[in-house]
Amino acid sequence: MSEEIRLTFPDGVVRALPNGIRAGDALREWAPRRSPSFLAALVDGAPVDLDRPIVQDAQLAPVTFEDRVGREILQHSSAHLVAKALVETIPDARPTVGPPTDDGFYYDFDVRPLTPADLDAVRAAMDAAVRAREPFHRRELGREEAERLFTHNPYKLRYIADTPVGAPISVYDTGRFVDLCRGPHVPDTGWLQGVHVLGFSAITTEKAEPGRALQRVRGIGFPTREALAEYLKLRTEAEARDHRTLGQRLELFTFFDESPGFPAILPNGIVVLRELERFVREHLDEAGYREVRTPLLFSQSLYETSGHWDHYRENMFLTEADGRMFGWKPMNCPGSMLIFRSRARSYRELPMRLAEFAPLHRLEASGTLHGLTRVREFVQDDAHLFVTEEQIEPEVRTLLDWIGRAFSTFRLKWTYELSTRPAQFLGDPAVWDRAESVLERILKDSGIEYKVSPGEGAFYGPKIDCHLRDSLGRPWQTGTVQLDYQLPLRFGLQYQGPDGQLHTPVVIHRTILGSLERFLGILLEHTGGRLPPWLAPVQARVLPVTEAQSGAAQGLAEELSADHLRVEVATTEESLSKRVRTAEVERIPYVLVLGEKEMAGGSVALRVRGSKETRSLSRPELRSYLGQKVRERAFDP
RNA sequence: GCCACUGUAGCUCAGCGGCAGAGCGGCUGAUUCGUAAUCAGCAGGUCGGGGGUUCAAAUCCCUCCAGUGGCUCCA
Repeated sequence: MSEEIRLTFPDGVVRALPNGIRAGDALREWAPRRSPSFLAALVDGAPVDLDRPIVQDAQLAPVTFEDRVGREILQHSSAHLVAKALVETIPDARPTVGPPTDDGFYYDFDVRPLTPADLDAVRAAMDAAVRAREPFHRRELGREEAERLFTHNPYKLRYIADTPVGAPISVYDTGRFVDLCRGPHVPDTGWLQGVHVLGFSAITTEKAEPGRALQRVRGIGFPTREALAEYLKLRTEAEARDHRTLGQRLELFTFFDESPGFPAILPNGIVVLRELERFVREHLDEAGYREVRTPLLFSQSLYETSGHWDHYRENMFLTEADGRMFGWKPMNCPGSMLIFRSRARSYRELPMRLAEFAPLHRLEASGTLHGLTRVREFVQDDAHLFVTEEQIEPEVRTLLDWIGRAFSTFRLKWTYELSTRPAQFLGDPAVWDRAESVLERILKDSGIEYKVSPGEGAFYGPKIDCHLRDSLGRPWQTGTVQLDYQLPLRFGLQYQGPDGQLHTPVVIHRTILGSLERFLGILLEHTGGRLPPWLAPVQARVLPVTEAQSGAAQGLAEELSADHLRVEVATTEESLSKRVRTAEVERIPYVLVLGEKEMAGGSVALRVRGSKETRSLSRPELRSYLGQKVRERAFDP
């Protein structure tokens, strides 16, 4: 064994350093100033602890919180800290796993149900450990020794049993807490000042012993206390944008105890939904769609044909009548299939694009309901495109293009997901493979970035989904394009081709905004209730300064109403400031003030939402300004 | 559906075994006001529903309903 090893650093520098030098020491030699931010190291690309000795020539690189690996190490170390604190609080708790996630970490325990008091105790124990700066110390054990150490923890024993023979079995000591873990970790708990426990909940998992739920503690770690404070501030702000609060305050929608999961849309909310529908319908008219309306209830036999009876029944509202079972439609597709089949079809009719805005009913599990984003009754801007094989590609491209343009109108950021064949599916796997590859090729050709979600497809076909995030970063599916070779077969759909033969069409299921209710919820959180002027329930409010201008105010309101603007007058019982404030609180895009000055000059003082400034405009200028903003569907007022 | 928590006036919340409260909103009156809250008065509650414990329950217990955060599931 040689005395020195050659280490190559990311900038290409090669150094000869003592054999057995710790990774952290070597990195400090290389970059003394930056080294305090290094929380782990990469040796030949593999993450290791900073105190790991290096015993051969290697590529050595630092890991900081800026790196994905670094963030994961910090989250995972934070999970260890939670486990240590929880075991100190409840000694018979059995830790299972504590991985990093996309936005933080969790640790699952086999333990009695937790209480908020437990969480306080855990937080206190975590603080104490952070102050004590306890090192994370790695040990590698033999299999038997490891099994002895975790005799009382069947979960850890299972992980040990699952470790391949020959692979190292490592544990980490943090103070007196020992956890089975591959590592690596931050050097000590002093790095974990920015850890925050978010909450706990029971989870159902096959990992738990039968009939037993695990308790999951969730949290998030930041490199510093300041970064955590910043996150908590953003979170508080996000909570203020919660669409459920805004919906109530702006009188858009409400819920009744007597109908959980069924939104009641108030007059203001109807205005917004109608504008959204109009937005979509304009596209339908331009793009050659025909709108239809199919029944809300269908008999069991229809759902047997469509496959819903076998694959979706537990999510359906059922109703018995005339001694037959009927189901409230959870999707529009079966009705569209029946329309296509209702007479002989020619290839000349394809692509046949049928749109439908019908209320859909899905018996979602009670615990999953959430404001407007997860409901039991909703309307989609739905459509079914009956196409030939050759028409798939141009139609899907057009759809992706239009989804992008629609979301851009709202300045939303979205991601695409390709969802493939689920465990329960209809039809021939080979046909599925073909459909999946068609969608994938279109995504690739368009240069669209996307994620693959294996097994997340609909039971009748693969799909491309668009996901929007709410103010707390939770993703929600909205627009979707689904390729379906199954339902046309099951319904026996046929058209006569130019060759005189009968052919089976392919169906594309698609939505743009998805559920209009869900879309409204996300849009409210995205805008903080400051809807674009074209969507605002009240677009402008006219404020006469004194009684003397109330006639003129009425006149202005009428003039603007004639331009199809939604205008109100706020009478002078309240002070001007109060009325301005109220308009701002109600998120009204335009406030128009008429006082003596304006009367003398024939002008209007325009105050735009969110701005302290006012502008003096002539009436024609005002009308053209407001008209343009609304007509062009401008995002900002 | 599962686990935990929460439910008091239209809204936000205080009260947590001994007389049901505040602010905002609403109504009435006064004020006619120049860009984010004028002043005063009044009304408004089976303390989510039902059951129990207690001399006494908004308060403690049970149960049902609804909501919140996760889990599972999903547009």
